[in-house]
Amino acid sequence: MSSQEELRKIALAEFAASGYAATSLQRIAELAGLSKSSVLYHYSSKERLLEAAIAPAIDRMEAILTPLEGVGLGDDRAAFLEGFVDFLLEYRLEVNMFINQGPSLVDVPVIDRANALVYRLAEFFAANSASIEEKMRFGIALGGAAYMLCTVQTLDIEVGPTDETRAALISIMSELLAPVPSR
Amino acid sequence: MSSQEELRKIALAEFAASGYAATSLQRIAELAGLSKSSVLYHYSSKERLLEAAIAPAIDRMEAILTPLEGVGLGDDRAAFLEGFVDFLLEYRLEVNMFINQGPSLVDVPVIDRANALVYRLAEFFAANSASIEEKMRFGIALGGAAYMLCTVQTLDIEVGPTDETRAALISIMSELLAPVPSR
DNA sequence: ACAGGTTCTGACCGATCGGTCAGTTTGACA
DNA sequence: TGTCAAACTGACCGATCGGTCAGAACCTGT
Repeated sequence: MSSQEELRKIALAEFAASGYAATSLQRIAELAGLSKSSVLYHYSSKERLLEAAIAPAIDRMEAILTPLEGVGLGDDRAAFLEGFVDFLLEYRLEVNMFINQGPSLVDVPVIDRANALVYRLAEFFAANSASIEEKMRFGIALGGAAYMLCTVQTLDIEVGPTDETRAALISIMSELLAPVPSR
Repeated sequence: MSSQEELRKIALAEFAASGYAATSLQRIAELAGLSKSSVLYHYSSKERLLEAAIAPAIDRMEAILTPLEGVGLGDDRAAFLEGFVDFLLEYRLEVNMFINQGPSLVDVPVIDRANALVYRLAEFFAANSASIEEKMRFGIALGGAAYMLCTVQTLDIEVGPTDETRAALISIMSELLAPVPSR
């Protein structure tokens, strides 16, 4: 693995676990077995490293959300749900990062992109919700799923195999998001 | 309001909004209209300030959880749910803090207490769950509710009156946690 | 007016932060 | 073997961090 890619992974893991502000370039360098100068050789600043760490996840989320904004959610929410859960499972660390630290890292361009995306997501669901309660269902389903995956990881609570987790998540979330007019 | 109490509130708000590591004593002093030295006069260290900021919330959560651990959750989950939701609504900022930054602030005694509490909460629910899916329901319900309240606040998404929020939360969460053996 | 405790402050400390730069090491190719 | 670019490093910089300390300002009771 190239030093670039290794640094990216190490930085992502540390940023997610300890926070961006609390993670020093020195620490990242030590974990990579390099000097701080070498880190800054591959990424010209700490901000660039953060950008490299989470940009792929943002791109992916944008690719999921953008086409939906044109046509709305419709009644077929299962497809969206599966895509969203897979996104969560694949990009846990990145999601963990900008869920927990996004609000505190404003003015970092890549974080602003992520925050804008979360905001668009919230608005999209608001537009597809008939009531405040339904809006809250969206929030609990998406936020709860994201949060739980992150917590399970940081507290390393034991958990079943991934596909079982995935199936349970989809089942619970589809129950929460079912487009039932009267309940 | 005494300087002590004012500093506590300012620190809590800043810690929750920007993160503990990213919030300097200088910043807190400016917001309070005092010098950094004065802050350190009232709280002998930054850690003590953090402690003062979140300890009340931890005590309250402990008071909710401890008596339950002896007798289990039982079938009357409504009472617990109301208590929990009220706790969330009253201590949003504190919950926001140790949800987002708890894992990254280990070795700070008061944070360790909070993390231990979250862990006890997770274990308590695990003990009251028959299946992995039910365990996940707990996680999504509690994590989702907590996360949503925090996000609504940090992104300041508009939201209805508090009691409506409270009622909707309790309704959705009780649906998720309903002790239904077969579904 | 005086005394004494509380509150507050500026100057200062060592440590660490992100970042710069000149120069060394390394590896592939001619 | 000599060459050259890529990879890497240590020394250093200004800024900021949390924290210390001696003393000024303020308040209250006498």
